[in-house]
Amino acid sequence: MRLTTKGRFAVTAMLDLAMHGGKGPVTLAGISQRQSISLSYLEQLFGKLRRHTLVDSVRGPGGGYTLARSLERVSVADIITAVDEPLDATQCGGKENCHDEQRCMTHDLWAKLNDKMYEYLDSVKLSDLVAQQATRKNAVSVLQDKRGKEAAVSA
Amino acid sequence: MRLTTKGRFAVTAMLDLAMHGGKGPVTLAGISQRQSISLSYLEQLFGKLRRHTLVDSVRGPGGGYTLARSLERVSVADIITAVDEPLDATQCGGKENCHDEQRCMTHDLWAKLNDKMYEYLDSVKLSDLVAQQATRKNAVSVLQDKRGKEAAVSA
DNA sequence: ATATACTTGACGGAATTTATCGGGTATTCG
DNA sequence: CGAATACCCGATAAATTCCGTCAAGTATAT
Repeated sequence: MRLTTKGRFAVTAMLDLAMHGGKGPVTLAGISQRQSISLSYLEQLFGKLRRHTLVDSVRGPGGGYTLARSLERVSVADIITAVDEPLDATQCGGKENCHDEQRCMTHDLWAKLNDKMYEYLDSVKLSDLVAQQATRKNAVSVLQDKRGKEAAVSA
Repeated sequence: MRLTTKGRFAVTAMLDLAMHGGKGPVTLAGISQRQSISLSYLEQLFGKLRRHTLVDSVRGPGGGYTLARSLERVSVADIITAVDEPLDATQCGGKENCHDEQRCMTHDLWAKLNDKMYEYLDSVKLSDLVAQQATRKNAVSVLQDKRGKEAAVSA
């Protein structure tokens, strides 16, 4: 799990798609104008999103992209992992070329931290983000409630 | 808050420093050998860590680096923010050049996600990581307990 | 007191990632 | 049928990350 601007752009674009996708396909040109992300970069990102079956594409005039699943079934973690690809994270990932003395010291560490990151980002769905955008005033409450829910489950 | 290999290297190095720092300063050459991180890169990282008052440097023979605070007062978030520097994250950060229609749509979103990331990473201290390394067998339990504690607080 | 061994600190280049530009292909409407 | 629209996919440019090299500083031993 890696957090970069690439993943952020992807989530922003998907949120825009979710908010404007009520009336047929949404063009990347529209997302580009609204979110000020270059069209070429959007094409690259949506290519990966499509291959990971997060969106469907419709070619030709009047075409564009649509969400492949319902809002509740797409999490932030899904989007980020789709565009950011692997990242071994532990530097010895599958290679097992760790040192003798304290082999894989960082392995357990990052594995656990990654799990925590993923767990949280996976608990936030596109539907949550849309709801958060709908009511701009108390946008905080949504995620706060989300945390409370997660905490209750883990307890 | 950005998660890259840079921050991971820094945390790994700080953990090594914490585990070997009982008997005076620790040399970067030692950390480099143990963790297989290039000495040059470590020098760059520890320059930032020193400027953020996370470590103290001792020059001359027998010199090296020591922790500037106690183990409980250094969190993973401290380390990552020290080496990763700014990152506006919201693309309109302080510039306020957002678009008219949905200005700063991503602002609230990433601000909240960042807060959550930071909150968790700040709850994990170096002392926790050292304890986790001490008992390799059930290393999972440490962070699991940590989560339970955090959940109890937030409830 | 001075030379020396050992350290941190700063500058510059290779490799990876991020972001962009161009041509190409499929689909729909006139 | 043909032309416009919009997705698709290669290669290219910019930025960041990562690492090697050199200069500056300090304590110890002579």
